[in-house]
Amino acid sequence: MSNNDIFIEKLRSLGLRPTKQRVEICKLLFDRKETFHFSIDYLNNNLKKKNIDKISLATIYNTIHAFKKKGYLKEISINGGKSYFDTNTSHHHHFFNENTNELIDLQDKDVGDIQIKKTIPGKKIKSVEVLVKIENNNQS
Amino acid sequence: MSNNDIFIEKLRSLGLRPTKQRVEICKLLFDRKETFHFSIDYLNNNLKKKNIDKISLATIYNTIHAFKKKGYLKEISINGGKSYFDTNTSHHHHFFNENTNELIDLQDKDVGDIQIKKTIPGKKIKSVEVLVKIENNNQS
DNA sequence: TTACCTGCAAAGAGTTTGCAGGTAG
DNA sequence: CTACCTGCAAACTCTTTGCAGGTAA
Repeated sequence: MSNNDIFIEKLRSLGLRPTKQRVEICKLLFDRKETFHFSIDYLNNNLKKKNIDKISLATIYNTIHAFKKKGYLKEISINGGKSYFDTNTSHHHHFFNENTNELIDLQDKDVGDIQIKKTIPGKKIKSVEVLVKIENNNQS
Repeated sequence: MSNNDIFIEKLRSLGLRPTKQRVEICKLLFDRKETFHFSIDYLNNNLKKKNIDKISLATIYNTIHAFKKKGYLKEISINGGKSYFDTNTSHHHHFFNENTNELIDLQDKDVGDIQIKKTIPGKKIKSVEVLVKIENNNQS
């Protein structure tokens, strides 16, 4: 089974029609060994470079949101501005490199246990996200 | 010394001219006992309600950014979209209420020690921020 | 054939900027 | 007087939406 076929199957299993555009996006996002962090902008630029018909921004947003909804991607919030997405959907945290605006995965085990010693009546904890901002040694 | 005078002094000490607009913003942000979380939008709406000349959005952004730069406010990043600011500039974390889009302070002591067991060569940790998302008990 | 998908362009939301006129020191 | 500040409007960035035409099943 070629990679394309795998993506077509995956899309189908998510209830999404495997269109040309979606398969191309899958190839760019998921045809790699390492987790991958990207912005819509990055995706758009890289799709443009490929020898394929232009994929419109609306389609990219549409597809990424469909993937996110299906749990195929995770959205990450950094300093306001634009959204980043992560192909690693398991529970984990992030380094954010302030010099390059780059995200790096931090496995759950790389962060000690986090205890939240305060509760809010009527509320339950949905997630605990740690963002570790880093910068070059010779800075500030 | 009236509160106004205190704010005028504070602005001066930051190297900012104590204009009418800035003093009004200070009164709204800092004339309270508890920490305070707000968005530019909230600020704008509340300034409009006061019996003062309109303060333009540009001035609000300008002033808030000046305060942030001087360490008088902290910017907080939630799910993309707009920025929130926090009058508590000490090190602390946040609950984010997903039902109301509201931020709640979590003191440093309310969060157990966080150990980051991974290092990136040439980089140092600038900050460790924990965001605990909460939702109503009867949800998901 | 029908429901879903794509591309385009327009519209939105939040934020930033250029500039003429106003104000603090 | 001069440097700094304000208000306005235009511009920008990122994202969403409406809709006509296209495509998968």
